[in-house]
Amino acid sequence: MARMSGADRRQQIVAAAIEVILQRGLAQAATRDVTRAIGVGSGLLHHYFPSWAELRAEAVRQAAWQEIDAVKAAISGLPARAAMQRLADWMIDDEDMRHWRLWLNAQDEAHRDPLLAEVMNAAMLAWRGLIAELLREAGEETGGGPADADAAAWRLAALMDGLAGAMLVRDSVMTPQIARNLIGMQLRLECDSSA
Amino acid sequence: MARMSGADRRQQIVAAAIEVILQRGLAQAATRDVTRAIGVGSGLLHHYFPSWAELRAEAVRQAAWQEIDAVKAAISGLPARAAMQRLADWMIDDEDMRHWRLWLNAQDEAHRDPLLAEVMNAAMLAWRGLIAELLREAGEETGGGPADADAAAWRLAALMDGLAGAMLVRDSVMTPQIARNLIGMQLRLECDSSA
DNA sequence: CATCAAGTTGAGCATATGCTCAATTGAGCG
DNA sequence: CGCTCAATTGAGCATATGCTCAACTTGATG
Repeated sequence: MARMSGADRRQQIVAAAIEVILQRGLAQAATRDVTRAIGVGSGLLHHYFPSWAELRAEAVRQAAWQEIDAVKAAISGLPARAAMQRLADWMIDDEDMRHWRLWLNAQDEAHRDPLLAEVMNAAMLAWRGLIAELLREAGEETGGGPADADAAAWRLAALMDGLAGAMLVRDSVMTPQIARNLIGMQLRLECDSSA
Repeated sequence: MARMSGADRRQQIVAAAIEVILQRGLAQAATRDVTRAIGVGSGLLHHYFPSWAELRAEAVRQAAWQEIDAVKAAISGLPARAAMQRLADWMIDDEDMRHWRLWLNAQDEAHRDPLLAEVMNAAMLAWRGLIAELLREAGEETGGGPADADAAAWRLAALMDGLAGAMLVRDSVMTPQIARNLIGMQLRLECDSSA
């Protein structure tokens, strides 16, 4: 393979690892899949990442934060209530459930891999923080809003995780449309609840 | 190893497989772990189960239905509202999150393994059915109750899955106590919502 | 051009996995 | 006692995995 600067190569490896992990799952993805995908020798991968566990954690970290940043960009400027609906729609627009597959796979694996746990705890915190902030803003806009925005954010985040998990099972009866409706109803339940 | 009747041996293998899967995860558990655990030759396992995929699916099936049956037994006789709270408490009483670990691991793996998908779709259907039935009964008791019991059951089941997933991540800030409170609040949201 | 450090290679080791198959064991039965 | 057949064995094959290491290539630098 052509020569590259260290930083570029490193980034290319991470990007390839994300694709491989999406296709084979965290537990089955292998270093050879990554090196074959970009046509480099096996030694090169270990030159940039001392172990597969570290590359894997870095891949999940980048994928998770890319998604969080993308959602932030998508809702930027919108009024809070509309932003919240847009955020909820994100999981439906996601082609082939790419992001959710990686997210839930990593969450599951994070109880066997300390590196992944660190990554996921940070990402989950940011994700819930984003939701909680939107709920608070929505409350100020309309006067109402959930009594406890943090608790509501926990419920909404967990609900989305759970629905996405159900959607990912092969031949599941859960569809994006149903999930969308269920989340919308949850939003109404949370926001119309009396303090 | 001592001789056994076919049925007993088969059951012993499944039970051992469940333990192995709990310890290593579905993706990492291996036939050798099972045969070593009960001290038999590798050929014996394949005498009862043509492939690891089938043993694995059978193990998950038994574990899932054992849990559903156990919950049913635990809430049997209770008034619906109390039964619902008892069901929600189940996830906290579960030592070391044994059941949730297997449940979520299987759900995650079920999008790569058709056999597991079949098993999980059936188990998830029964689980939601149980919750929906309780919600309907609770509605009749108190007069109120959720407008759409099936939708409420979906939300409660997904919420519990999501919270359990968060709880399973190492060093997670989600604790059984918090989860218990969040589910309790969700129950109130669902049941006090005006039709 | 020569030098040198960074990028890159890939055969190879140790280990692990699902599964096969010919052979062995043993309980029940006439 | 011998016979039969289900239960059981375990060495072994083909394949896969993370990682090492000595050697090689190449671009920049003086």
